Amino acid sequence: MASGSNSLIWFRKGLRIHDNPALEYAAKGSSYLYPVFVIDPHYMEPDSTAFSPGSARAGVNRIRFLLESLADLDSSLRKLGSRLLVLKGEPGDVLFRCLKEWDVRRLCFEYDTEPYYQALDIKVKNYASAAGIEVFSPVSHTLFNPADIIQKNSGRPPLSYQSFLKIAGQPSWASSPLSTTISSLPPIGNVGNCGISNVPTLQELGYEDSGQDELTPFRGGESEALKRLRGAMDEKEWVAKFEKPKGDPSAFLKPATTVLSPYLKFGCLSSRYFYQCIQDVQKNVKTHTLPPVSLLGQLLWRDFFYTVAFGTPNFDRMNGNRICKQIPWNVDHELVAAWRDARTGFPWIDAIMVQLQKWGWMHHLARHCVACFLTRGDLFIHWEKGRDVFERLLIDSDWAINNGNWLWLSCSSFFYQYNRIYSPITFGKKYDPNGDYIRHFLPILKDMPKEYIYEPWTAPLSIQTKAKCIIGKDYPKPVISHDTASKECKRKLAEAYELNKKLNGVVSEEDLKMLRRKFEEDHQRQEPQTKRLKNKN
DNA sequence: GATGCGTTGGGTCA
DNA sequence: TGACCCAACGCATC
Repeated sequence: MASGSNSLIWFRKGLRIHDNPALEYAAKGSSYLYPVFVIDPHYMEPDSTAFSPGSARAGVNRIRFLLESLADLDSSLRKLGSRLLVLKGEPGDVLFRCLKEWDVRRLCFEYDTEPYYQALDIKVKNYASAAGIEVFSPVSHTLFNPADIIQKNSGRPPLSYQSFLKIAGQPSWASSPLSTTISSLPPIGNVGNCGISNVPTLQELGYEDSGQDELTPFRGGESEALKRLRGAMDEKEWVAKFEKPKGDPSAFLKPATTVLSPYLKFGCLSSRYFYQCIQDVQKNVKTHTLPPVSLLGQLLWRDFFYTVAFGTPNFDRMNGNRICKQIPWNVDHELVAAWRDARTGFPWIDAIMVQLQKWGWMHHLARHCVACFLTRGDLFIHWEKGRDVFERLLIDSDWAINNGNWLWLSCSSFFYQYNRIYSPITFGKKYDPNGDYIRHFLPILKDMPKEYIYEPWTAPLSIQTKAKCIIGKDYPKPVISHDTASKECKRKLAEAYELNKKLNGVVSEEDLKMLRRKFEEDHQRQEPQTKRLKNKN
């Protein structure tokens, strides 16, 4: 490209100045640089028909987090002599109009492996190629290029963490020097009539002021990400000794993890920079934990899921997904709604779901508990239903990681030990015997004695009255009995696995229907027995 | 076919 | 808190 022409940096993820290869390249030798973010109304504008405040696709917490990230990016760009140009509309159409109007000769954007961007980016690249526009689209969201790893493994993504590590080898890109620190940016040219606006506020997008009584405590943006990162890295012992499974899911005043996931999701934090910071800490301590449980191991998990997701057609579905066990999950909208709206009657489960709604974030093990409960542990509901709720409400919801974890927790892929079920009663109790977490997120139970707080339906009526919480009136009775439901789930999964084995994974809709019918008949037979037991109690 | 392994279960016992 | 058993899966490797 001739020096002195116009460049456009298209921000999607990668909402940062530091270690941003696309931005660095876009700035190099350009007379004018147009930093663009396109607001897709479908993603950002209020939808009153959704089950929670937010747009059709995202809860209000994540929309706010994104707006804060954009405002921070805009402020950083301004310090470098530029600004963020915000446009509205279908991203492809908006971009084509800008490229033409501004006579852009160089288009830069971070490579994205999600199906949505894969489809969009093909259109964009075709347009650019026809118009003679140079495109630079580096892989900088992850430590590895998923395509490289899949190629190294003869075209198929590795399906276990250990095999992923073996194939991936040393992350050479992640260890390479960061992008040059940018001290100034080329000016913005004449923007003409492209409908540029500032970063909108939530109110400007049409959201009510008092949509929720408690919004997420996590602020979006690169500045906040770097502050959080520094805070975490200052605690060298903590970083070195980090062991994911040992974290306390009930810790909410000071979460047991870094809470950097939402910043990685939007690219407010460079995964390469994070990786190098952890390595620096590890170099300077005597001993440290190792993947998969170490902090570095968590970043590699992220790459693992990105790689499998990229290399697996229909990764976000059961049907047509070759790595997903075909299971005849229950269809029960009432139960899904009870789970989603924190009305299962299990305080540990409901408190986690309230934290999800209010904060858009909860500890990894807490996510495990509610996902296991919804799917293979108790309710036997389709993992896609839970995935949808997480995808909407989490501020860190990430297509590859969210779907990967739901596949994992539902024993549909990666992990198959379906007899290992998280107890909705005893698991949380181990960490928080007093039930402070429950008391915080479910204040209706705040006066329930700790002996009953994980199973309030067992409290004598006198205790319930004293605690001002009558079970069945002020707080729901449990939707199922964990003992019987979890046993039934195990039986069902054993049968579903057998069917998958017998048919070599090629299970038709009809096969699933038949098995589902059998499950219903089995359940009918069990029911009278269960009722008798209940009457006895 | 046997064997070993897999990020993080529950329960009991010392 | 850790060691051990329970019950037991799929998958990779040999």
